[in-house]
Amino acid sequence: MTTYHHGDLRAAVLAAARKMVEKEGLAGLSVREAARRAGVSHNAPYRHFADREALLAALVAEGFEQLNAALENRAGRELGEAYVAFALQHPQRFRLMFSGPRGNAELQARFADSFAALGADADAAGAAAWSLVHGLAMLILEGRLASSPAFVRKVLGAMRFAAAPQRSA
Amino acid sequence: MTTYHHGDLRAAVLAAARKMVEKEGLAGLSVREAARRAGVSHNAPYRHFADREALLAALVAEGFEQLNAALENRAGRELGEAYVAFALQHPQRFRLMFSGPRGNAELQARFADSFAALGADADAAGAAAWSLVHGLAMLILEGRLASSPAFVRKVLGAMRFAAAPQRSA
DNA sequence: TGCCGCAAGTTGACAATGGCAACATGAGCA
DNA sequence: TGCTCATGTTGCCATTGTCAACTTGCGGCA
Repeated sequence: MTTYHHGDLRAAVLAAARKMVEKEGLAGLSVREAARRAGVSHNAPYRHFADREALLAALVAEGFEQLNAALENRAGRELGEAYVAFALQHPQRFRLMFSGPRGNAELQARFADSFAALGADADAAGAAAWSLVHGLAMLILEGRLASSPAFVRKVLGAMRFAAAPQRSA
Repeated sequence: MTTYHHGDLRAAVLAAARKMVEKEGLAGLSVREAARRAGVSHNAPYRHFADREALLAALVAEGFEQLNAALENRAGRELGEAYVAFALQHPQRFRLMFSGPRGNAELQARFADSFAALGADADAAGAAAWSLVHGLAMLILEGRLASSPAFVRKVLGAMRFAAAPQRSA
């Protein structure tokens, strides 16, 4: 299912695409260019990805896996800092994750995974925490706020939960 | 300086572009299509905008003006809610503003304008407040959090400043 | 008043892209 | 040994951004 003529084209194309996106962002990804870099003809990728969107979606999925891993076994302040740190380490990827192809089932699932950690969704406190770190990350990436770890710590420390922060587990 | 052959092409193209972006987002904007809708030849817009990016940038500038207006004379909780409300009312535009052409001088200026209101920049508390509302807006637009005004209020109410919130003016 | 320059628009061309359709190839099973 | 179907390939098309060269007509100047 993986290795036929090429060896593992799907992975090769994905890798090429990853590089392109990491360097130039969403707009920098061209299916044809990815094919070129993988050493195949311009249409070969379409055997593995329905269209450009699908390729993007795969990249996004990858990203959420990584983010998920980066957040594992962290909680409280540490969790928030790890979240921001991830964004700063993979700016384009992070950006893509939150502005790429919307409404993807698999993607939604991974989303949930990654953020259950923050107590997300219906829980207002969790949502607030998530919003805080997410907004901070975005604004830093946008160049609107400083990116020094010290500043990040200070900002995250400037807020606290209003009521009792409900940590279930 | 404005009205020559067409009447006011710049405005017409801008209007067309605005509509396209509002309906389909960043990717939905095509210079040629905008020209078509303005009833001119495909290259006419280039007399008014250096390239696609420049057109986008103009749209972004517009957006910040509007956002600025929407935030005027508001403070505290009300400010935050207005910020989120703006994002929900102009989803694509808001998105564009924070992921469009980066590193634009004029744009930076308007940025500053819009968020001085939130006490922004070096001030950690202001940055935190901004991060909170911005993150919330983004996550709602992304479909990750509920969009009901009640929920928004609850989330914003779930956080408070850790130390004395320094409101200068 | 009549002419002319320069901004505003137009036409035509090019390379690149996403995507479709028809064809080629070779790995693995019967 | 030979067939089949996934994997790749070749050609093709419409669309797009953008450049270059040409046209048009408003407004100032002689």
